[in-house]
Amino acid sequence: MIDIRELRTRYDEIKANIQNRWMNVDLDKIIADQDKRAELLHDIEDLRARRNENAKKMKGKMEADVRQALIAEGKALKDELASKEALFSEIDALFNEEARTIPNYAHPEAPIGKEDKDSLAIKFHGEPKRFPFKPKDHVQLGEALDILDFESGAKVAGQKFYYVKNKAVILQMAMERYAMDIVLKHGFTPFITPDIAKEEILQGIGFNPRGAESNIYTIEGTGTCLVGTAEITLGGYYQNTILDKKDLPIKMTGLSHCFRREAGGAGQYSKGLYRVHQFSKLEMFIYCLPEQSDDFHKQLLAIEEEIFSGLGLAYRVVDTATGDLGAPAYRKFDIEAWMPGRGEGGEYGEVTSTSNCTDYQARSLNIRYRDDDGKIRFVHMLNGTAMALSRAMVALIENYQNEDGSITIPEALVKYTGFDRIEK
RNA sequence: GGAGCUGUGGCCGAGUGGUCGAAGGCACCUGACUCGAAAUCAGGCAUGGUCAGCAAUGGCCAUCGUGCGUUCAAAUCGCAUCGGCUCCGCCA
Repeated sequence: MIDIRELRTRYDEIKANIQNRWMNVDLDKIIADQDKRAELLHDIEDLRARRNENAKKMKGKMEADVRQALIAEGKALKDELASKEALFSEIDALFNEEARTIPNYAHPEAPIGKEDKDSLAIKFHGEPKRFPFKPKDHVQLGEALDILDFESGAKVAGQKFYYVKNKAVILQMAMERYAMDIVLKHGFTPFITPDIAKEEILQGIGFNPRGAESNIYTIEGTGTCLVGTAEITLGGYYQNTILDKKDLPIKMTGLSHCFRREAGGAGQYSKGLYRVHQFSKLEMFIYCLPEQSDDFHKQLLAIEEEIFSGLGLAYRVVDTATGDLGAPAYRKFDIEAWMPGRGEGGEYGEVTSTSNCTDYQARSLNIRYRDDDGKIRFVHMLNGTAMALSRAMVALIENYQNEDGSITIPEALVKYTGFDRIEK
């Protein structure tokens, strides 16, 4: 969440930002509730001060009737406090819930716009692949080669589940390792994370685990959820800690399964591996000083580019429009790889996403560092996809298909797969 | 899953219901001594909120895993819950 003390001091800015993101947040109501909350809290603190004072008077020995009078006074204070505290906890919970819906500030250079199309392509790399034959999509290729099985996935687990099979299994593991090696080269500490996290962590990261529009699977009766990304578990790692400034930046990379409900995410773009309920992903995560986060954000993007250009894939980089930023994101860059089987004659499809969430998540999760002046400040937190195995697989299979339906393994992966071709 | 023990500040660790935001130690910071360092000595050293003040700072409130309760008063008593440890059972 943002700093609620800024609700008034940066009122215009917050209001404009909510508008630029096409969000529906009633800032004035939130401020009104904040006032109600503060007023009530003052009353309560007053009462508590009187209660404490009253209790202090009773420490030593005294006449029985004096003590009785003090006890009576204490009881009266206690009753009054109890009723006000009940009121307070209601308004406090309401205010917190509302305050959480206020999005992070946006980077001044982030393009302002409502949706996908308003995002800005800031870089193109490589030429979209053209074939002397009509290219197939990854579903046709994968099923024909018996390396992807969507039918069995649907039968056993439901729509949008799938089996990876035969050489695609080795290929996926090779891709994981390939991406991991590049990320490690840049000084990240590797993790395999839990695939489950507590709701409290989800909320701190900025995910909403509840409601019809939630993309998160919750596990009934446990207060936990299946993670949609390792961003959640890597970001929760340092919850409630004060980090040593000299330990920053902390760079982590985590491999996890990712589970997404994708309610209502149907249509032609969601066929096959592109939009699924479960996939594996290697995620990067950075905790750093506020003044470093812009630079680290660019570094995350550079690593993502290194990974995808290393596979010989054409892609473009997109600076995400404000309306398409998640609430915690201050700025977001996506890499969209060329996918020959997408749409009519190929299209770019999102394969990575990196966000600078500044102190938005750190404030909710209470992750801070002690600065040189002794003050404790919130760290900045950033995340980025190293490789989402399912979508990277789409790009790879479709770009490296041959006319006979076989797939050539890109040079950079051969040392990990041990074979250079997948064929029938 | 069953039984027992345990959870205190950055770390370790004391704590009889009221004088406990909490002894002591370590770490850290400042000063003295020293050419300098070590050792020693003196002092300082939790976080968040709020009010007053230009500020240094001061008042008040909250926090001893978390929640609820008992009480005029809770780190201290009770219940629940979560984490850790030990033993038993089960198991990749």
